[in-house]
Amino acid sequence: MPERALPYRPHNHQACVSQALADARHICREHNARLTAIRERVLELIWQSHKPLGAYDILAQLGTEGHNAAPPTVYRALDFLLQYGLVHRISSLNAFTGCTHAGQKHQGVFLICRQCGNVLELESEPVARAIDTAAKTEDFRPDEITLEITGLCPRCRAGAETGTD
Amino acid sequence: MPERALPYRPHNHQACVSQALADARHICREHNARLTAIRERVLELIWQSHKPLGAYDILAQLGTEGHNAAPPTVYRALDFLLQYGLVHRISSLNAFTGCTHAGQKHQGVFLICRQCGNVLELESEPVARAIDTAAKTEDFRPDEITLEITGLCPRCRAGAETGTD
DNA sequence: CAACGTTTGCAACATTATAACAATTGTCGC
DNA sequence: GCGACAATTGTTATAATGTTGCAAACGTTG
Repeated sequence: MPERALPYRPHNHQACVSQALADARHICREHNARLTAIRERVLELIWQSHKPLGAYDILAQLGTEGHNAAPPTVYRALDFLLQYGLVHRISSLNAFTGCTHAGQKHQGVFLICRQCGNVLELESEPVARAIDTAAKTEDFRPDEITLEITGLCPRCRAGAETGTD
Repeated sequence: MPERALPYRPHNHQACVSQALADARHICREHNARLTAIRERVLELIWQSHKPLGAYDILAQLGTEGHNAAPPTVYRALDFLLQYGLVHRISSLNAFTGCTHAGQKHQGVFLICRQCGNVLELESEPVARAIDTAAKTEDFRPDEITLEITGLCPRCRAGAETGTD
């Protein structure tokens, strides 16, 4: 049985969230950035969800908590979180997900399950190197890399194969 | 001096477009798919532009030609073209660009210049392999891969360095 | 506390994409 | 050609996502 990275299931997720928030507070303190209440709450909501969250999902969630925010509030919080590498934007989903390597210089690869919607962020030196080489070949200087892989995660694949989804 | 792939500049672009259209007609015939007037025109517009074109850009263009189309018309044409691999969608730009490897099985890597907006599509076996390996490590079965690299193209970099944009 | 920069609230708007249904067009057998 | 059927396009409305601009609140600093 795999000792592989499996955010795919049973763990004390609240602990993950707490850790992420603690890390975020630390990172912000280091940068003299203010992790205000809204910003922290948005980050928490994103982390609590196992799937990437759309800006309007976040908005709705805040709504149910009595905080009647408007779109710019959420987008601004997201911009802030993106800026400090605390969340990632998944272009192909127009959604946001917690960064599992906050603070570390890294180039994320996202495995997005089209069935369960879960996203696994991983780091891959070989992929990063291959991309870098390819870009160099064209004398192109990379800035931001979006690498999103849609497919079936192990769990869903197992379900699909046996037909017992 | 580079014999590198340089759609970056001076070539008879109309010839590219014609070739792309001819290829498209061929591919559609092979698949018994109808490359109707609108579909062909949309494809042509996309190819004529050196930069990825948004759906509403296309719409506007059609408008100036007297063809007063509504969004669904364009989106449907785009869906068709995507389906047969004649165009690509660039998620990070919400825009579409002609596929330079139509008909060939390939996994595109897009180099997007943030200055001039040009996009170069390239194929890279090493990158494809590295991604495949990374996915396998997580027992993930890839389906669709989005790899978009934003940065500075050689020409713009040269301009930026000398300040003579 | 006054002055300043940052953050948030708020209203309007812009952009991108889809749904639902009617009208038209193309194809195929007759 | 004609009727029937499928595929395509037209049309209207609406959904989903993201931004602008300005005013109010907050926080810090002298």
